[in-house]
Amino acid sequence: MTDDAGTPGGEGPAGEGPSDFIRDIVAADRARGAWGGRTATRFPPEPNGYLHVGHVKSIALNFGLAQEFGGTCNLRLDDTNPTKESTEYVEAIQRDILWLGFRWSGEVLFASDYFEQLYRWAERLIEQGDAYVDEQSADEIRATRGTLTEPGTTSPWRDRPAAESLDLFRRMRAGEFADGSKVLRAKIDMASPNLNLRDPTLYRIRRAHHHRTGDAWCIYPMYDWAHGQSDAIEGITHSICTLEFEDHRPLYEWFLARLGVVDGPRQIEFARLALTHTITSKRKLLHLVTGGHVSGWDDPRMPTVAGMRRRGYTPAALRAFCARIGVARHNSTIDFALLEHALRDDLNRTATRRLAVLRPLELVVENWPEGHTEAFEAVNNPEDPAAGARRVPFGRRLWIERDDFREVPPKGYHRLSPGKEVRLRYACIVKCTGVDKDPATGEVVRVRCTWDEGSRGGNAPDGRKIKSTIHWVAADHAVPFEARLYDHLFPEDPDAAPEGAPAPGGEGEAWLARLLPNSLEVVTTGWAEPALREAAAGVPYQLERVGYFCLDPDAAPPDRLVLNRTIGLRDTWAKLEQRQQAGKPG
RNA sequence: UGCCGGAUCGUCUAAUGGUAGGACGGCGGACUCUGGAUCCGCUAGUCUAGGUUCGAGUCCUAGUCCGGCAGCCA
Repeated sequence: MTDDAGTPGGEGPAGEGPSDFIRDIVAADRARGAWGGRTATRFPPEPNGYLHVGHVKSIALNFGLAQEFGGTCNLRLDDTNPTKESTEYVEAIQRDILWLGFRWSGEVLFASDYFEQLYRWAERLIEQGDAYVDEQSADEIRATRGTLTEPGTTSPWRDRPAAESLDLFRRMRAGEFADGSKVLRAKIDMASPNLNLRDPTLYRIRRAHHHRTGDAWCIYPMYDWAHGQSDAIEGITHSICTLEFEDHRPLYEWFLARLGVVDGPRQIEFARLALTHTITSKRKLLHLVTGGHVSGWDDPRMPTVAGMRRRGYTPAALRAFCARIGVARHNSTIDFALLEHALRDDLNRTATRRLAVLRPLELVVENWPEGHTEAFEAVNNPEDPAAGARRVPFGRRLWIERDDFREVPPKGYHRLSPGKEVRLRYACIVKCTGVDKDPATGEVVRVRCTWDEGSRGGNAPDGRKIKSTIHWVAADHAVPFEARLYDHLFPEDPDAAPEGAPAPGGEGEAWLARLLPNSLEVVTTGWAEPALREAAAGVPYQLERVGYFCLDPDAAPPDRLVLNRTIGLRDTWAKLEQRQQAGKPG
């Protein structure tokens, strides 16, 4: 199921592939001989949700760097807040990274592995006079932090003797104090223009069961304290994170300096991924899940790795996408079309072709003998001769796509209509001889045609050009299936208030109101060729002229076939027709 | 009125003082047993104003605009 961890998209240091400012930095560091020529990165997710497409960018960067430079990349779960984290997430994260085709160096690591070391270092900070136990409440600490333009004020406990702080800190660990009653703070500068340096909190008391350490601890380190030191413990050279941590870098470096870490890691920030038509906020994604707006973290409409996997996205497409978007230091929003391009590009090369009809219309071949079945050869993938061919049964009664017949064809319509010829893919050329209508509604219920007996296999005996080739399924051999068609969960910019609806004051979860109503359409009328009965999980299919599909886990072959539409084919005609209609006065 | 960071075709991204290039999108065409794929072409950009320089997207100065920061979240 998982494919090779081969080199994704870019070449990096070799030179010919895409590069970016981070690869440049790493290359320069290596050229300088820094860190003894080592390159060590890490991917440090917090296990408080599933990985999404934004993480994929970070994964591709960190693991990619290690691959390209012959370095290492650790997987470290940043599990310092037990109230939000769980083993379910820990496991999902590993599964997703492996599926993407990356392998971490050594064992899976956890920030919680370092709790004891972190604690000892904190005691050292206290002894050095670089940290103190503060007994102010959270509210008081907030109130005395100052504002963006005004300095904060110092805590009354700031200058207590180190021995007293040390004693208190040990008793904090021992569980002598109530949650929230005390914290350990770094003693830096309450007047710093960088708020992160205004005596940041290092430890808080939280009696919460940790998914790994259980009840061993009642104090937990904060991100700033845990992260850099974890990097240092692991010998990370380049600690890559997103732009919002830029202001934390001075703090990151301050801790390292106070602990006397030489040759410590270097923090480098890059712009997180933003995509049109979607959200990449774990908080919001969690809200979609818990609020029942989607079926779960792996809902195929979700931008999560699990969702994309279920939807039929491929690891190769995701990696190619990451190589394409680059890495930079300024915020940007990638057009979703770029992801779709990468997806189609991969799927076109790899997907197994099949014939299936979503919305059937009966087609009767009047000069085909009743009860006679013949099989035509159809190639499995025109992009890949090695994929071979199969035989598809053909009969007098067929299903064709409703869209492929028009009683009154619009301008430029090349498909079937009365008196017109069309090729049935891989089978033969047919000419429409008439239609049967429901006398009550006037609706076309059946299309009649005759086939050109010289066109067996689909080739015109006289070499005449046939404008259109359509797909079909023999009714007597058709396999029913359910198709789930997905569309964007959100409009282009989920955070933009729609025209004429300005958000007054605080708008709470306004983005939720922007959830699109028709992101899921279930079509239960599908008929597929028999070969689809053997559809396998994790294999991409192209239903010719319809789109790319994959088997959904809800399917229970051979009795119940459920196909997810990964993405449609480019549809030039639909675009043309839309434009024609829009152009008409009305 | 604080600090940090950023600004190149519609979007993303190169050009590291020397011809502003690529990708996606859009538009047009060729080809085609998928109106798919493929191929070809077109479209379109250096935030502004000064300065340095033979030469500036790149360096300097001053602006403008955008993003981040006031969790005992990460």
